[in-house]
Amino acid sequence: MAVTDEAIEKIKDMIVSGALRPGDRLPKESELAADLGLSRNSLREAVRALSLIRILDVRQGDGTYVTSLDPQLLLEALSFVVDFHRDDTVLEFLAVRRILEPAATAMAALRISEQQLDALTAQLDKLGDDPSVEDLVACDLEFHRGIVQSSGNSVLCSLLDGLSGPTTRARIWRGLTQEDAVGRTLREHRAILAALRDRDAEAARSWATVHIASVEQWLRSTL
Amino acid sequence: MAVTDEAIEKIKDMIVSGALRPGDRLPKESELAADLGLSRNSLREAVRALSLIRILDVRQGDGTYVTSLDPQLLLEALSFVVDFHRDDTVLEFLAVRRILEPAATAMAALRISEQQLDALTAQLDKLGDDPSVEDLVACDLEFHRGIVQSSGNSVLCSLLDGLSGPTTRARIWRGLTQEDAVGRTLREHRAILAALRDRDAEAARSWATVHIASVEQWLRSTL
DNA sequence: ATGACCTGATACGTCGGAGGTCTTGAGCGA
DNA sequence: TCGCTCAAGACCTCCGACGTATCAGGTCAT
Repeated sequence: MAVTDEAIEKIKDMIVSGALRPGDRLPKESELAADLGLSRNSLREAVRALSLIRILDVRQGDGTYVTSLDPQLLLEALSFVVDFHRDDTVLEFLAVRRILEPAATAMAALRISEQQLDALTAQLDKLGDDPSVEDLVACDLEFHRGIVQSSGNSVLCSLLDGLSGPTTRARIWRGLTQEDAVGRTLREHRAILAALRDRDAEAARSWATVHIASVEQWLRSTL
Repeated sequence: MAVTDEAIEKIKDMIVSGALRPGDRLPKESELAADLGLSRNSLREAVRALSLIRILDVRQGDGTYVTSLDPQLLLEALSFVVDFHRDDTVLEFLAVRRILEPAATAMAALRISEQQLDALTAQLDKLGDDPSVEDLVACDLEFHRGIVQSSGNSVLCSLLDGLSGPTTRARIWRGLTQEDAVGRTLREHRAILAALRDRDAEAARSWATVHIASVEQWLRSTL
């Protein structure tokens, strides 16, 4: 195994074992390199790799720190990975979302706050009659994220965020706007919201399922 | 933005845009560094980072290649990330698994092959009366993976694989063996298998839910 | 006394070059 | 034809130097 890979493992072990805790500062590059028995260059490769997936936070002129290691932060790297997938696997991602999102929406029905409901309503109202693709993507993202956040499970939230991140959604919406599906999709958003307001978990789950299934169906017919 | 980060973005763009396809070979380090306008050292940091998350495959003496970009491969990096999470977030991961796994098991009920069923049965039979923790973990992993693979969705499979990877499972089993939960858990495995053999998707879903809920319940009581 | 500003120490960022090691494939001999 | 040798090519590791950003402490004007 290459020295850099060893370094990655050792740093990982230091964190997993608790020797390094979230927020802790690592020894400076030259010292850490000496401790781990490799050159500064090779160590930097290890640090850079861990920083890409948000394990470490490198601040020039200051030092290198362990991040908070929050699920939200770490799963952020997921969207980076998802961006690499080609269209032919979008359906598989959507199928997973179809499993997770209804469950999350049902959970949210029991926990979502009144003010969050009002915020979602206001957000839907804000969208004009002829919104741009960018607006639709942003609105869609915000809407679902707002609901999933109210599920109370940050792992679930981050996962859904990563699975159907901006890129994937943009691809889908770009196609949707070419059809007449925009209106229906927005109406489904309102139906989900109404179910949440009624605290009707099963209705919320079903609407969420319908919502994603309709996108899935459309997508399947065009690929 | 640092030159290394720029390089990461540029390489990512080359792949996403299709200029580099899965399996393609990158220009050699010195050339690519010259093309992107940075030093070889800095480029290596970018390549190393992308190789940690399985976007690139670096082979010493040969060259650097774009991986297959299979969901399975890319989501493998997920387990690396999950390893960093502390015990207090295990419950959230388990909650997500509780959503995904029953759905996957239900899907598998409709698609799993006879020989796969036989293989799972044989595997359960192989486990003796007093298995070690390592055997239990390996068996548990194999059992659930075998089922989820039969769901036919590789993203779902990889995701579950990553979410409840070896580390998480080991932590749980190490605790479980201290109680009398081993026998019950193995019986639940057999019940899931029986439902699959009956092609009874709903029964399979329910048994899977019960199975994970019982682990969840136990875990909640001990944390 | 308080605030802004300057400055030195510190730590990460980038670079170029020098050897080392591994893989591959062409070339050679049995 | 098969197996071996070996040289070219590509990645691996390291070193030393310099650039750049941050922070802490001191200085000076208010």
